[in-house]
Amino acid sequence: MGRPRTPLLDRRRIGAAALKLADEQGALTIPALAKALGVAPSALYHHVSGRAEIVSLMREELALTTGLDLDWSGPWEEVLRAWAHSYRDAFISHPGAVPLLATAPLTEPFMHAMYEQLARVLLDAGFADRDVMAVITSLESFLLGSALDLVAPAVMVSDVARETAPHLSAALDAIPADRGRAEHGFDLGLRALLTGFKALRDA
Amino acid sequence: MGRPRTPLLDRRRIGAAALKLADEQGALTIPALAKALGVAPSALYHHVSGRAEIVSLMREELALTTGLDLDWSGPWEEVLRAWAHSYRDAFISHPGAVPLLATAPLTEPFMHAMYEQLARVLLDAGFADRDVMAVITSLESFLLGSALDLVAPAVMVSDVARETAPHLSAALDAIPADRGRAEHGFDLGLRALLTGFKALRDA
DNA sequence: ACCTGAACACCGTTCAAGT
DNA sequence: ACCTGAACACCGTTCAAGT
Repeated sequence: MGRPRTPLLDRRRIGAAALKLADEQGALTIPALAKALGVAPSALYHHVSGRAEIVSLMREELALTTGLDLDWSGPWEEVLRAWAHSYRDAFISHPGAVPLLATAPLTEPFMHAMYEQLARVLLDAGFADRDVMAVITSLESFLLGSALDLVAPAVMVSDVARETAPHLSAALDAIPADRGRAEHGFDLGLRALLTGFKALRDA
Repeated sequence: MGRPRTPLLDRRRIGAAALKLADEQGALTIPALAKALGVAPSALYHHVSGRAEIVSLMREELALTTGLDLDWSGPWEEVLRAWAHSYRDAFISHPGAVPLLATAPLTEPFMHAMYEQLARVLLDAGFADRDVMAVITSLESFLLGSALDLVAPAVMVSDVARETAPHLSAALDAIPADRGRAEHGFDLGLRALLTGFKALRDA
């Protein structure tokens, strides 16, 4: 067929299609992605260097389509809380893609703008220079881990031997179904982190 | 050759070899694992159902060989801190295997004994029934995310445009090399979480 | 420059055959 | 029961050939 008049592919469309595919299928393969784009697998290599770069484009697409309406003014606790929730909502919107997205580094350049905002807010709030990255990193670690926890199968009471694990059984009985299980854990953890950050700053 | 007098493989050896291989190579393939065990790839399927179960065995091996000397008596903060550090040390000992281990669920049955101890300690410390799993889960999320962060390439100052990201640059300049970067983030985050948990319990 | 189709090395898994 | 060797479907990537 040869070269089309107008290009069939571009990096943006590849990233978006890959994100959608991984989310729906829980896996990403080049042949499946090519098929979804209506193109031969080899065509992709004119736009990306390989599979790893496609995953990077997925993360970029996620960053481009979420957290756009964040308000960076306001008290630092509110900013961090809003950021955390938007970060988490982004993962929730693409549960099937979480293992793929969370494993690879989140250090792409397009994240820099976001880090800059966070750093500014924390410095303005009186956090020590040497603690700012640690605060951001540890919060992000919590967010990443929470995203993975979100898609992991829950520990079920039925799996636990009640005689050998009475305390664990009691703790599991105390949380409703598993609706909101991850939700409650996330909210509690986030609140704890923010409380701890504040105590750290005031120390 | 047929069946050997004494079995060449068992699940324990498979898990140990897989962990070692993934750690050293940063990847796990069945042919490579079989070669390391001195066996044909198909031999593995007499002991495990497939690749996923091998990963589960890797996690079991990690759990069996670390955190054995944990002291579950003492104040709850100390217990949680010790658990967190042993959890993290386990990942640090096998950096190449982290992406493989952290992605899959950590809900295997052999984890139940550990959860039981944590639940007991937290209940004894006065945490509400309905908060115990949330505390454990959110701490574990932080640990998982920290492990991933540990093996992710660090954000470097040189990658950041100093004019467009002055606050981020300042924050990055304030942390030494990257020796102890992750270390400081981990310690700070853990301290913040424990402080927050305490405030939550007393509220 | 951008796509197709053929080709390659490789991977996970199955299964008949051997002891 | 436990291993080997051949076989299968599939995946990521390369590259010559076409426009």
